[in-house]
Amino acid sequence: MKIFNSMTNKKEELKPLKEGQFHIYACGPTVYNYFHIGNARPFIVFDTLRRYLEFLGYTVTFVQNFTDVDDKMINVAHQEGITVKELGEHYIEEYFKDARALNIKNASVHPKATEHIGDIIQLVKTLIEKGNAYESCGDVYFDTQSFAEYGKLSGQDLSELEMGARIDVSEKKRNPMDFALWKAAKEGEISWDSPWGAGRPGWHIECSAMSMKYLGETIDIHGGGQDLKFPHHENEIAQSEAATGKPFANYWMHNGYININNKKMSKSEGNFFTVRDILKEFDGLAVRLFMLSAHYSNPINFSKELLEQSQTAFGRIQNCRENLAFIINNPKENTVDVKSAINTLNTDFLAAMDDDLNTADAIGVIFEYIKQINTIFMAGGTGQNAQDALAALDRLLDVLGILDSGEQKIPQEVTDLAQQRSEARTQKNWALSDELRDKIKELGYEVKDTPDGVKISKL
RNA sequence: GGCGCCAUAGCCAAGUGGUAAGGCAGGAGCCUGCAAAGCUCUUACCCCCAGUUCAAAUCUGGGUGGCGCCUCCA
Repeated sequence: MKIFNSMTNKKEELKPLKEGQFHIYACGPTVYNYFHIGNARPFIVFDTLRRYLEFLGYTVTFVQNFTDVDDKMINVAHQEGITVKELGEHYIEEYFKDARALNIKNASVHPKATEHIGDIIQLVKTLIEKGNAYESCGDVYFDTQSFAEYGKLSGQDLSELEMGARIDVSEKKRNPMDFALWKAAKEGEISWDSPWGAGRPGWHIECSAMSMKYLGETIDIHGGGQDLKFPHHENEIAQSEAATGKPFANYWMHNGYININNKKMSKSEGNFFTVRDILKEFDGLAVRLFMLSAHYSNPINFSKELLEQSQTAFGRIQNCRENLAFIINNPKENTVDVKSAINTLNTDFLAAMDDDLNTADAIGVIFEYIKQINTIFMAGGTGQNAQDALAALDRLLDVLGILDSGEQKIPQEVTDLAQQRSEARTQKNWALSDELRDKIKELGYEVKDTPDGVKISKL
């Protein structure tokens, strides 16, 4: 498999550090709010990467953190009159609800910053000892001048950065680009004891500490949104590599933004839709399909119209699966050949995914397969091979995380009405048939007639 | 000022040297009591200009337009 490595800016063959396994770290959410559709993109992208690598037979250890202490957390907790801990616990719970709806698997570990203060302090101490960090008025800063490779990920040059940028100039820092590893507590703020007095971690150090703790000093893949490239990931590299003298991550992956009217969706701009709200109108799996319908590195322009298109497209997949399921339950004796269609599906799907996780292409492959299968089974015969055809489809849908595994329970009331309708139809009482169909529709279900019988499905 | 990304049909979106996948929407047809589902056909001067090449959406140079990072941000 090839992956575009943002460190080298090249597509590279993805090779694990240890045979047969991958260690992946992805930056998770700061839990002071529901996450929005833009935040959801990396969750879905890296979940899909993880699923695909597992599908290929690798053991994947996937870590995604929760940032549960920082300025925003403190501010929001203060506004709402609750503790930072309470705020964090609440939105972590809400994160899992939305993630489940988007069919995002739980990471192997979801470490919280507040539960790793000891590891963080240890790392900061090491950096001070090695001369890469210094204490100043209870704060500890990373000395960017001490790390010669600073800027290697983002292609930034320290001297150029200082020119036009609005940098936080503080007398506490030796250099404007130095960033905080540890912040002294202000009055009334949540804090932990440290060798430098009461305080809390800066906003970059937690990822370094937790990545190293759970995945080792050098990991395979580190991922996140493009906006984290600088300074967050750059700082992670500086901290980690200065401390260990080893490469922090072999591959860096950055996903593109979700835009609204071609502007980046962000909380500070206020132009965002929370996943929570979107899910009121759309199927979570359709939202996921929408996300995966473009290459992960490209921006996606978000709108409800586009989401509706995905919802319809998703329905097309579901129809095909329902049709196959129907054939399986109502088999006929003749068999049809689905082998070549399945082979093409598998080969092309793998080729697409192997090429830098090209899910858009992979989805195209799936739709081509659906068309073939529809032709084989609907226009012509029907046979036992429907089982194979469905299994092949479902297997790949599951890799993309868009397999609807939920059992649809159809209420007795609906099946009764459907039964009555069938009787009406055999008596050619079309008026009654239509009337019953409408009644069923009111209950949120739909009846479809096929050459082989009646199918009921949820609207 | 520095660093970087994007431009393919009405709307999305693959395609990185060999003559334009796929989805949505629209049109025509087949099937059907009508529908639904499905199938077939149909909709592209690949932003512009120059260059390289037998061959360019794809490579090079130059434009134009849009966006992002450099400050919390996925």
